[in-house]
Amino acid sequence: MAATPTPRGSAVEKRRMILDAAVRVFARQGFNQCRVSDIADEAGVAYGLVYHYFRSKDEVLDTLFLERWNVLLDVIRELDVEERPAREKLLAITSFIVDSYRHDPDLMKVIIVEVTRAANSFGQTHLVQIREAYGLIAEIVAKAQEDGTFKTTVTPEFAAMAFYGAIEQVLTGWIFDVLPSGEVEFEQAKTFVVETICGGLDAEAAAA
Amino acid sequence: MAATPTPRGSAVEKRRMILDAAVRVFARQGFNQCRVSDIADEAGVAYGLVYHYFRSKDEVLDTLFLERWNVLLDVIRELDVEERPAREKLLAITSFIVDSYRHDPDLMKVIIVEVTRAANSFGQTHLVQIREAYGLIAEIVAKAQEDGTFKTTVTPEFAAMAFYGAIEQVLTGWIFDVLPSGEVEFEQAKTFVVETICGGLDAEAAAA
DNA sequence: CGCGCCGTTGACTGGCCAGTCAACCTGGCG
DNA sequence: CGCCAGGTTGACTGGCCAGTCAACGGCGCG
Repeated sequence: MAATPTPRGSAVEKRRMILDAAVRVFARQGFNQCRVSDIADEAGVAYGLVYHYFRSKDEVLDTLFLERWNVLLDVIRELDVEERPAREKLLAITSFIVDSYRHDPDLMKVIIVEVTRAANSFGQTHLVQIREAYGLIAEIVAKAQEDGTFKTTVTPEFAAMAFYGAIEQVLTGWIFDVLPSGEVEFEQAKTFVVETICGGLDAEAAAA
Repeated sequence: MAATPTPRGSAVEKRRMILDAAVRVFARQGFNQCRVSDIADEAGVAYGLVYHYFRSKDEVLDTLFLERWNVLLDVIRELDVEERPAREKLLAITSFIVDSYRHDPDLMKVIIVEVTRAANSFGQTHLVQIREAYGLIAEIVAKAQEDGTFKTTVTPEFAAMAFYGAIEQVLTGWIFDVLPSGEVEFEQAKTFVVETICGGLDAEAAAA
């Protein structure tokens, strides 16, 4: 089965085909539950070819994660330098992540489920990159606290975690089909996350 | 190895010893990476005994998760009925989860890493219980919106996810050793989460 | 036209590990 | 004291699967 919509026969980028197939298989069955032959089958390629392009099953997931995460890091790094209100920056990050999910839900599912929380396997392997994202977000918050845009009741590191955690949990909601998903919801989620984290839930917000 | 501090020889609760050992092993090596014999060794018990008390390796994790999650659900259910400000209720939930982590970090690590985000295995199995927690939190928010304590800019379901996501991400920070942890930090985190989600990060919060 | 390079193939293997099971205690009871 | 029940033991097996490797083919080049 597995009706691959990829243009069969194009000898050009077998490696890409394997990566794309891996995303689908990992998302469908999970990294541990799937066999390497599943990936090969899904890609319409011989088993051995996977090992021609990748040293191991792990390396396939590593590649997928790093490809995407590095783009995310670039986006945040660029934002970090710009002179814009912190709220806008956080909205831009949220938008990027939500759009990543809209564009390729399977890939984001794999990253969140298999890497970001995998404290005993891939999460450890990629801790440096993951930590960098948190750090960059914390910097945005810290700057905003310095110039008085944000309150200083909470440490920047902590705020960064709350913010990122809120985003990931919303994606998780979509992944588990606990939250409704669709074009409208995606756009809504962007403002909702930022509104919740920056504006808070309280009706009358006054400094204590 | 594995200097078990459990009172050896007490034939009374071998089952409990196995569960406690499993928590340690799952936390240390991860569910997929560990062998059933690791659990037996850690418990100081024969391999076969694990299968005397549990039908499968999966059932061990299922038991651990349900034991803890049901306590959490009870706490939230009770809170749901009480007549207290929503902010206090959310603080109580946060406190309970943070204290759970303080009391048994390994167990919470296992729950978060192996169940709560495991979209292709245990997360699916326990989706009903997980979803119930989200639903109960959403109800708290909905009630607060009705009586005017909370703004209505965000749906209750969404607010619940943001709130829960923030908590889990903080625990994840401790688990990965990305955030400093200790008595002081635990207490701080409780108010920080609630302050962030309810009060927001913005310095001057005014209704739009 | 022939040769070799390299992308490609897929059968095979070595190791690992969940789960089984027959035998072995031990303590309580007749 | 002998016998049974049920907790306890750990060697064993059956299946699975990551990774290997020898062989294949087709394309370009001499």
